[in-house]
Amino acid sequence: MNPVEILQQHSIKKTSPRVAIIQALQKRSAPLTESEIKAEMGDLYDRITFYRNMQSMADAGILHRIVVDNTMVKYALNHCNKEHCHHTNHAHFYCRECTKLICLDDIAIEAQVPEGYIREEMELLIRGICSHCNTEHKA
Amino acid sequence: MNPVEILQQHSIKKTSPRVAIIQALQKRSAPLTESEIKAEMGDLYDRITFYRNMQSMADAGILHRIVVDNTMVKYALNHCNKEHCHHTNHAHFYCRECTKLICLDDIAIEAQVPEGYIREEMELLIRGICSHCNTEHKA
DNA sequence: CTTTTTATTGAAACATTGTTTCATCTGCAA
DNA sequence: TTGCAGATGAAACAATGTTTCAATAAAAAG
Repeated sequence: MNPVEILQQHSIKKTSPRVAIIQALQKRSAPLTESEIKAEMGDLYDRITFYRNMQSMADAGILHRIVVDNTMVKYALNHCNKEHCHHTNHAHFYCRECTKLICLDDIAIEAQVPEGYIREEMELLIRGICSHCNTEHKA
Repeated sequence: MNPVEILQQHSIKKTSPRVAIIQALQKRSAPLTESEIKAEMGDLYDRITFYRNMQSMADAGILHRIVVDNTMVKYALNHCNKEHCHHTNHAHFYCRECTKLICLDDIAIEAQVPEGYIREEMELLIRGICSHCNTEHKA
């Protein structure tokens, strides 16, 4: 879907910085860090506007933050193709070799919370080596 | 176990900032943020030394970082009572009401990684309302 | 198509978080 | 008690995130 449609569908204003952010994420088709998005955006990047838009677009359900560790945040577009637009259970795989992050959309997370606790959201981060880096090193 | 013993057991030097950090975490018996630890430490707190010690003590397996979101990191002592000293599968519950973080040590995380991927570590963060805040609001 | 409303932008200044270098000091072992 | 590796704390830097505010652009209303 094109960036303008996405913004309209979520009822937030279509502005050039927002369009550029969505385009960057679509172009690379993977979760990106701020500096990677910045590189794609060129002139259209402004730090303050960036932070604000990541907040507002996350609130709107267009994208989500993935906190890899205390020094790395990645941003990923939500897949709103079907009806389950913003699912609150995220699973991600982080490859410590190539530092790529992969969304594991179709994974089932099983976890019981203790008695009396209300579970609202779950985030699972799996670290390791991706299949690409795995076969690379064997060769 | 007392702080000095913990440091010796992990073969890193016993210094006053380290002892104070461990004491703070033991006193409150819950994962704490930097500012909470700072408050407990008083004079013994120095920002640079703090970051370095959190790194070295995490490396040593004494404690671990829990990244709640892109703006909140908590630190928790590892439970080294038994033989499973540093387990690489962590599950935590974050209460958005009281902002307390609870380590769910005895939870089983079920998650399959795709073909060819090597899983090394897993971190599960569950957000919601803890039993305490849940019953509070009912009253 | 113009006006009005409302949200967004980008600048400035600030606050927090994290790292690097380096001289000094302290724990610990020889 | 002496020597050395490792730790400390100061200074300076770098990155990340927030707030205020005037100017501006987008969508809605006339």
